[in-house]
This record gives sequence, structure tokens and C-alpha cells, in this order.
Amino acid sequence: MPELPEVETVVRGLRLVLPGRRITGVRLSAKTDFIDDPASLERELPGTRVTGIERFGKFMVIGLEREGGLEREGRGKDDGEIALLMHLGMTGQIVVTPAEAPVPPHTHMFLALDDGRELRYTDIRRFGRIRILLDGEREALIGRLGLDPLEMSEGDFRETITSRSAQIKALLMDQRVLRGMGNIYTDESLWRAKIHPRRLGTKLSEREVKALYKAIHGVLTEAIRSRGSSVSDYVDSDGQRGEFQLRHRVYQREGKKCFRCGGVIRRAIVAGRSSFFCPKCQRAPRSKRKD
DNA sequence: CTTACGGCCTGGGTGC
DNA sequence: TGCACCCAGGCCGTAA
Repeated sequence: MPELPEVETVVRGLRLVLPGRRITGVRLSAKTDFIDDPASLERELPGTRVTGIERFGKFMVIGLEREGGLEREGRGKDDGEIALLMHLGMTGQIVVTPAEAPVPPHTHMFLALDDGRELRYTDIRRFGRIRILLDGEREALIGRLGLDPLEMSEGDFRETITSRSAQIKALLMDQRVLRGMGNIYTDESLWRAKIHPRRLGTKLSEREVKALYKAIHGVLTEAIRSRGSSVSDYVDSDGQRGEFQLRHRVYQREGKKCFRCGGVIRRAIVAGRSSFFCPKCQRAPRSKRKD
């Protein structure tokens, strides 16, 4: 479910309610195989106060400070700052709700807050990730990620893309190249830029790269404005669905008419993922198979 | 280093 | 109704 616009929407929702709140308790379900070191959550989180929430691609980082941060001895560098890293995977949901509200199935983490509410993490498939970040680990994480698609310059984008020989679809979804793009927004951006998903990064023309840069920026900002795409089960931190799925031009439109040229949208596996495109206005590269 | 691919996990939809 | 099969917005580890 969640790509950059969905995660941004969740983060904005959390920023309205979490900063200043204190975590008073932690409860985990029996299935914590997707959590790195579950015991560290129970050890580190209680008693901390939320300082802010940041997003890096599809990762959320909740900043936390420990009250009277000097209490822990023998840790010279410890200034009381830690962070909670969360990734929603395919089916993760974060909701802040009254503690007495009914608990949906597959809810695996409950953070009790000092205002009587709970931050809950629900994830059917458990492809998400949760872990504590200590000093330096946050920089290490960011260092492994590529450019932020909304902050990169056109020059940086061109340099990054045209120096790679992989298929453009794979490049856009590779979090070490760009951070935040997933299957939906990649297909939508490629359609806008009239570029076939199987084209190779090195073979894109100057004007195609420029069109793609603009397409990505447009798709992502519009999707954020619509509070993300709810294709199946995405909801924001208030449990609300997004609306950008109403504006999809190719995603899940196999067999329907292209909004631009009237061609028939096709579906094919590219870079291991289901990919939607218009074979008429997104010309396939030669060689390989044609479509 | 880069690129390609299978696997992880559960549920919903489809076709027989 | 039951059941096998395919599909799903993510990432990671492995192999070439």
C-alpha cells in the first residue's frame, strides 16, 4: 500500500497528535518476527516523549527524548535522544485511537500514550519493519537511501538515471536510487512522461529525462494533496482513505482506454512487478519482445 | 559494483 | 460450497 504520498499523509497526521505526548507503555503481539529486537522496544520506549516525526522515503522516524536524559550511567554519548523507525511494508497501518477502541486483527504493537490514547501498528502480511534507532543509526539509514524525489534537482536526477543501465521501472523503484517511489507512482509517472517501463536508464533522451522529472514531481505532489491512494487497505492515522486512486491513469486499468490517446492499456511484468502502460503512447524499446 | 529473481506472509478474488 | 490458483502498494538475500 504505502508509497511516499501515503507515508507523508500518515506522518502529517501523526504530527498533529504525537509531539509532546509521552509513551507510558508498550505491548506487543505474539508475532513480532518482523520487529528487529522486540525487547529493545519494551526497554527503551516507556517514559520517552515524542519530539517530532520525520519521513525518509517510505521510512518514518519518530524522535523521542528521555526525560532527564542523564539517568543512564556509563554512556558518555547518550544525550537522551533515540528514535523509533517504522516502515509500513505492503499492508502496515498506524492509527492513533482511544485505548478502549476495538482492536483490529493483526495488530502487533500498542504504544500507550499519556492522554489515554494508543498508537497502534496493524500489519496483515508483516512486511513492515519496526526498530529502535540509537545514535548514528539514523544517519546510516539515510545514507543507504537515494535522492528524495521532491527535493532532487533535475541535474541530480539526470545524472542518477542516465548512468544506470537497468530498466527505468526498476531504477525508479530502487530505494537506493530514489527514495519513496513504489509500483503505483512509478507507473503513473512513466505514463505521464510517455516512457515505456522497459526502457533503459542509459537510453533515455534529454527531453525524456526532463519530462520524467516533471512527471514524478507532479504525480507525487498531487497524490499528497489527495492524501494518497487507497487501492485496498491503506488508511491514514485517522483511519481515513485517500482519494488519488480516482486519478490513476494507468494503474489497474488493463484493457481500458488510454486517457490520452485512446489506445488500450496493457499489463506486463517488468522488473518483477505488475506494470501498466499504454503501448501506443509509451513506445517499447526495440529488441526483446514488443509491446 | 550492478542487475535479476525468488521468497517472505496473509487475504481477497476468480474460475472450475 | 470447496478448493486451487493468482494476485497484491514492499524489501531482502542470493546468484551471476
